[in-house]
This record gives sequence, structure tokens and C-alpha cells, in this order.
Amino acid sequence: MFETYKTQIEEQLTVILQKEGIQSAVFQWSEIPFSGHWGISTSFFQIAAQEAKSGKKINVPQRAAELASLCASALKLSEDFEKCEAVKGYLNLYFQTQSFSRMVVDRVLEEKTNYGSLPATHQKVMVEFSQPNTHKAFHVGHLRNMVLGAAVSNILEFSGDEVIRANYLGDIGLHVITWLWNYEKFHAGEKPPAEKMTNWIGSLYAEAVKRREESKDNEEAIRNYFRAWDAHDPEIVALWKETRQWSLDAFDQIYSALGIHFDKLYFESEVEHEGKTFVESLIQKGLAKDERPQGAVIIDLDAILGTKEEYRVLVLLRSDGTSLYATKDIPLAIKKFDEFHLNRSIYVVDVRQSLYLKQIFKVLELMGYTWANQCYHLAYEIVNLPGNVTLASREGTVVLLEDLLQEAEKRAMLVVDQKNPELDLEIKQRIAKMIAIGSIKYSLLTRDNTRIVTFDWESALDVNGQAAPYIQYAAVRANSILRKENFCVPESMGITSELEAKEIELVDLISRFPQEVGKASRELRPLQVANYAYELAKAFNDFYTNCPVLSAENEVRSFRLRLVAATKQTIINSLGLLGIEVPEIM
RNA sequence: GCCCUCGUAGCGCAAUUGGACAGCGCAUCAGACUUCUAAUCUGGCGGUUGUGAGUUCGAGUCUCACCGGGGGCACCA
Repeated sequence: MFETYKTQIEEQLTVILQKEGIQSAVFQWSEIPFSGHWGISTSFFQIAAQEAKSGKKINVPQRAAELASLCASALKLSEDFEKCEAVKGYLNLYFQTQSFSRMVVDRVLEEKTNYGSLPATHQKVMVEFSQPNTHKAFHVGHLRNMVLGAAVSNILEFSGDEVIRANYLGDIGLHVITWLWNYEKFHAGEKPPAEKMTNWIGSLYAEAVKRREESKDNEEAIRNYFRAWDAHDPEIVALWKETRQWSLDAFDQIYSALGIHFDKLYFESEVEHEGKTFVESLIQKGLAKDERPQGAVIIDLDAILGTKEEYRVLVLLRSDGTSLYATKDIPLAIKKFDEFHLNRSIYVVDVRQSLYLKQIFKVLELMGYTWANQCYHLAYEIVNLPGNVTLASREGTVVLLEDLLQEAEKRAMLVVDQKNPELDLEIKQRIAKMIAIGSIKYSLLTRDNTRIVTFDWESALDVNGQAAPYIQYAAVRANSILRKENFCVPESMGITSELEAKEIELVDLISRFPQEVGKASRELRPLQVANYAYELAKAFNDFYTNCPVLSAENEVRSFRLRLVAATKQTIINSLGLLGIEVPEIM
């Protein structure tokens, strides 16, 4: 929003500095921190330091201050600026608050749900996330992946990319066979329950693994089952198809509860075959070494690249010829680019697989795929339990997603019921859901990708302080003011009276939203937006307690109503990027 | 052994990517509801940014070394 002003000012500053004998000055503008008024500033330290380097004997901070005040006094400002001043080597320019505030609010109310979005980049980006295994349960570790992947997708889309949300489902492998064997032998004919489907499927999986581990006979039986599967035994294939669908339906339940959707589904089963032929071609090209039957099929990346203990060795195929993750991930990557002509391919996968993905990308590069460097591993840290206990369904150290959602909704319902007893049960439930899911998502997104999240029930379900309900509540407050006016927002008009500091701070935060989106998108960090949304809500609550809206005088009242509407919109937009909905009442 | 990552107030986290006095939330103490919803707000307490050096006008941020936590490194996913 400031861009046009910046260039005008820069032209003037260049002339002023030239008189001082400074030829090449580059200005870096930033916003002035903590200010009753707001504006932009630039520092003169770099310019002064350059002078010092060119031989002049000067004290840099002193010279910077001198240049700043020189510019401050020589600058001619348009009436959109209120004043300028030199402070400690910085040149601060303050905007004429009324005209600027009006501009910001007008823009939000004009662009509505698009406010904050950035122009189209014409970049096609695929974000692969979630990647669940069928026949297993969802736990909070998986939740972090989903929430992060969905938020990153939203942010990229909002900042102008064309985004394809992809899911890659692990529908084959030993875990599936183990499940099928157990089901056929001990649960034949049973159907999944209507609710908590993944929990049921997951509990059968845990039981199956237990049986496999506790008896050699069972292990042998499962191995035989695997062989029968490999030989396309029609009964097993039919059972696989049926039970796989249960898993997929269960996943859909969860995705829809979380408001997550995918544009493209990939299955391990669909890339396994081409994976094996791809490995053959790698062997033929002399890149991969076939050490079967004694050893596996490997690619010694360090040997090929001349690096030392950096890329290590990647195993492409087991010694018995069965496939591994790598067997399938390589053809999948190719498929993605062939099908969609991507500019970027982002993998949302936990940090423990950093080396693995680095190897995959390198193999693709060695195979001559020029797009290999457009693959990016978005690594995030895992979710732990207190005492550095890793989540593992086998150990029983796991928090199941469906249990978590249920408990959170229950707690949210208690508060909703207490605050709004008169509402219909159905509406209360819908509100409770928004709050519960919002809280859980927010608590995961408000930690940086590189930080481990330690899950404990108490803090996961805590809705106080910096949490989603605080932000949702701010929007609800704004909404209830607007409701009293039947949601009629006055037309834009000039402001003649002095604005309150709280109003200006609120306007400032609202105006910052587009650049926060840009930053979050560049860094692939939803945390940026999560923090922003909180700051915005805080500023609104501050405004709310200090600036009465409905009881204010004509012009002030109109402006404040518009400001309230703009705030509500910006909160909705920012939380929306995080996949968090805002209720009308709470 | 090699590589990655984290270390900021009692606890949980930020910090405009090298800028102005290091911020916020829990917790704790003291206040504010006949006024647009108190899931709110105001104030107090709390810091040698793991340690030591270096680069720079300027370092939580960059470099190096060390200390401590976590993770990865050939047939698991």
C-alpha cells in the first residue's frame, strides 16, 4: 500500500543526498515499531558506513543521525503525510492518519474475502500431505501433518499460486496383509461401526501386530498370506478392496470433520509396478547396483557424486525383490510432474525423513529430470508425549485423533451451553465444533515447523490465552456490533476528527495482512499467520474496550462501524488460511 | 564418527530475516462488568538470549569452537 509513496520519497532523498556528495544510496524501508502513529522508516547507517569505508573519518552513528535530520528538514511531503522526523539515525515518516485509515478500511470492505490475497503468480504447486496408511488409525502426529499441509496449501493459494492438494495413501505392504490375515481369521464378517471408524480399524491392526509378534506360527501364516496376495488370490484381493474402502471412508469422515479436501489421490498400489521397472532401468544405466540375491538393489550416491557420508546409500529394492518406499516414491514424483507440469512439488513429511527425501530428489536429478530441484521437503518436527515418549500405536503410547476431537468438542460444548443456553442444540453443537477444532488446529500451528510439539491433554484443550477461541471471540464481538445495525455498513466517507490511538493501531494491523500472507507463503510457515491473527484480535479487543461504536457521534460512528466490519473480515480471512472457522455467536 | 535440528523469564512460545528500549501467553499478585457479550480489559513481578571468541556502526539472528536435549545415517515407513 505504501509503494507509490516510497518511490516518490526515494527520488527526493536521492537528490538531497547527492548534494552531500553521496551518489549511490539504497533505501530499505521498514515499518516503525511501537508507535501511537504509524508510518515507515529507513536508516542511514549503511550509507554512513559506506562513506566511512571510502576514506572519510567519521563516526557512523553520528553521521547517520546527521543525514537523517538533514533529510527530515529538506523533504517536501504530500498532504497524505502528517510529519517526518529524524531519530537516532532513522528517518521516520508518519502518514496522515485519517486519509490512510480510510484507504485501508475501504480496501478491505471492497475486496472482502479476497482481502490479503496476492496477485496470481502463474505457478503451479503440488502440496502432498497427510499420506495415511490404510488399515491403521489416525493419531495426533498425523494431525499435525494434515493441519500444516492444509494451511500451507491455503496460504500458497491465497498468495497467488495454483495449488494442487495431493494425498498419497499407503494401501499395500506388510501392515495391510497383517491386518487382512487377522480380520479373516478372527473377525470375518464384521463391519466397521458408524462412528470412530479409524479407531476400530486401528484397534484391529494393533491386535494383528500383537498376534504376529507373539507366535512364530502366526508370522509364518502371514507370510503365506503375503505370497497368496502376490499371486493375486482373488479372495484376498476382494477382501483387500472391501476393507481398503472402509479405511478410505473413515479417512473421508475425518477429513470432512477437519474441513480438509484433496484434489488428487495417489495410491502406493498404483505406482508399485512402474517402480519396479524403473529400478530395472536404473540398474541398466549403471546407476544402481543389483546385489541380489545376497544383497539388495542399491544406489551408492556418495560413490557416484564423490561426496563423503552425505548422501549415503539408498536401498531401492529388497533382496527378495519386493518394493520399498523408495521404489514407489520415485515413479510417483515423475507422475506428478508429467501429469500436472508443476513448478514446485512440496512434500509435507516429518523431519526424520530428511535424508531419505534428499536421496530421492538426488536420484531424480541423476536420472536427468531437470525439475528435480523444484522438489522441496517441508520438514516439520514430530508430536511427542511428555518425557520424550514417541507416539506409537504398538506401545499404546498414542492419542487417537477421534478421541481428541470428541473430548475437545465436549469441553467446548460446556462453555457454549453456559454462555448461550437459549440456542438450539444443533447450533450449539456446530459452534462447539468450530471452537474445538479451531483450538486444536491453532495449538499445532502456533508452534514453528522445526519445534517438537509435546502433547498433553491439558494444554491441548486449553482455550485460554493465545488460542483460537480468543481470536474467534473477537470476530464474534465485532459481529454482534454489526448485528445491532442489521449488518448495514455506512458508505465510505472522509474523516475530519482526530483518530484514537487504538483505532490507528487496529488499522495498522489490518493493513499489514497482505504482507504477512506473503511472508508466510515465502517461508511456508503458517505460524506467521497464526501470530498475526492473534495480534489482530488483541488490537480489536483493545479497541473494543476503549472506543464505543454504537454510542459514538455521526462521523466517528460511521468510521468505527466500517472499521469493525473490516476487522471481522480480516480475522475471518486470516483464520480461514489456518483452516479455522469463525462462528456468528459464541 | 558424519549430518540435521533445538537451546530466549518458573513453564510454553515470538521477534519485520542484521536494526530502535528482546515481545506475548500460561502461572502468580493487585484491580475493572447498571455502558456494543468479562471466552474481555488494565497494572505489578519475572532476562548476562546455553558458554566463549569472531565479523559488523549494530548480533537472539551470521562464522567458528565448546556444552546440553532430540533426530537421522543399507533392505522400517
